[in-house]
Amino acid sequence: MENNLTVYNTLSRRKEKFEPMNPPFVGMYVCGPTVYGDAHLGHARPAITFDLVYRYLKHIGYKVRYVRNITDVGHLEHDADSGEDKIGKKARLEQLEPMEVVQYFTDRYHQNMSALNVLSPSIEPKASGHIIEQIEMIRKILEAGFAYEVNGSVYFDVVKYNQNHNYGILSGRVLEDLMTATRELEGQEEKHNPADFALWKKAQPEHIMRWPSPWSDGFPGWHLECSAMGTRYLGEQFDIHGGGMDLLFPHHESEIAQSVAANSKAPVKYWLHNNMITLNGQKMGKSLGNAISLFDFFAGNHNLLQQPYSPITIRFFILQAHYRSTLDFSNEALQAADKGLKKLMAALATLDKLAVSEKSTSNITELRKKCYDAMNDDFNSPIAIAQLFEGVRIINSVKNKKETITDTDLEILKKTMIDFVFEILGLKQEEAGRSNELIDELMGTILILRQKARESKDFATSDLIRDHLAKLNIIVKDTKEGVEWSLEE
RNA sequence: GGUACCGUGACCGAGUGGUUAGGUAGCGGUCUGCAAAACCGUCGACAGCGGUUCGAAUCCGCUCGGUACCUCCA
Repeated sequence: MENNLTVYNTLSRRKEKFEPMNPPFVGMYVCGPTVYGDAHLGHARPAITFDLVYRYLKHIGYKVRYVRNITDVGHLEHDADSGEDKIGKKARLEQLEPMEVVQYFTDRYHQNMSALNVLSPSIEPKASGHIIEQIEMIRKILEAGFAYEVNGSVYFDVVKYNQNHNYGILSGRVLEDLMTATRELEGQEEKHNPADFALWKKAQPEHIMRWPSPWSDGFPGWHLECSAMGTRYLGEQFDIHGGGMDLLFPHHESEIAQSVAANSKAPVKYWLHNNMITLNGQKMGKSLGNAISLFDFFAGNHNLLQQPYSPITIRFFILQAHYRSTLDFSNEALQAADKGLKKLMAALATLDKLAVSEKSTSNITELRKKCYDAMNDDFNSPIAIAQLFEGVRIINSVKNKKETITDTDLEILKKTMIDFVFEILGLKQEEAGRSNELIDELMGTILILRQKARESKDFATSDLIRDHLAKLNIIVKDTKEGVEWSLEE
């Protein structure tokens, strides 16, 4: 398949031409959420970034299998020094079954994703549903001699692996540095080396989430699920693996090591990493206490928020920055995004009302090409959006009779705007309120009365009507074509 | 300390060795009874210091400042 897409591959630290292994098929795996709490703004970034990638690959004709996992087993809490299972702990505190907690937050995550217009992945596997695959992978790694068992736990032998392979190929880490930098931690004594990591952990008696295995009743190690599920659904080698930059090391580095140890093959051709969202220059993270949940954003329910921000505004805000740059949150920035988005959507509504002429004053074909060029350059959505605003300018100018457009060009412009805004960027028109026939008729009546007042130069009355409607968030505009009204948020 | 990276105008945020980013805000104008919207014009930047070059915000070095990772959190 022909394409001009280039992607920045973390593995090579440069942009590379995108050439999938088995075109037109593309396999893509992205690290999904840990469902022990609500998603915050930081979680929205990878979801939206790889939604964009997914949408664009499909748009240019690829058949994409997109796998995004749900992590629901066996991971430790940041501030818990007891080595206690993250989901297990929450469950005990609230007297709930662990899977009840998982179900609750999975549903809420899906609600958030749906609101953000993030498409469902092709497959959304749960770690808890793939214990067998993970045990099998551990067995293969043990057989290959890259792991060892101690007291019912199994650890990956990083030092041995690094003798014939490169543990650090993705992150640039040097093993010798890791050995000296690693701190002493509880449970470390079982490992042969501080850089080793767990493939299987024997569960303590109080540990709720546990599964039988050849080594002990326990749970799989942190990095294993992604390797096992990626292999299961995409094969031993697939095209794209995505995730946040914070996962680069040790998570993704260890995923590579596990797959190479088990299958003797580098698992992924292109590693893509999105950058963080920052708040006052610092990463937004739950453990840092500066995370604002998506539900709070939508409701405006947080002391750092001056107002609610709609899901699509947040999506647009995120897409206005390139995915590999940090993006700094502020009310000012979000409000700017909100206004820009409204302007874009208003222009799209105008698109159907434009009159055509004999010739075009703008080069529409060139505009369309620039949009594709932007996306082909490592999914540069901010450039694509800048081009779409050029389209907005043209639309408004044609409406104001400052520019003209042929009907062929108008069709191209419509297609470009609709393809990019809705299909590729995944934006959508948000209904501020329910409109219906009764409201339309009532508004029609009111505006006739106002028009009468205006015609008789009774501006006090006409302004009174407009002001009162404004209090109901109904905005009245007198344009050359007549009066327009719209319901604002 | 190690690894990766960043520092752009009021704010957010692109970018290329020599030509407009874009959005929001401001200013001036057009339109309007007014307002809004829209359009036109405009202000305004490349952390600092050197170096390479005919020419650097874009390449190199140093300095200063910031971020992420280096935790059995995924």
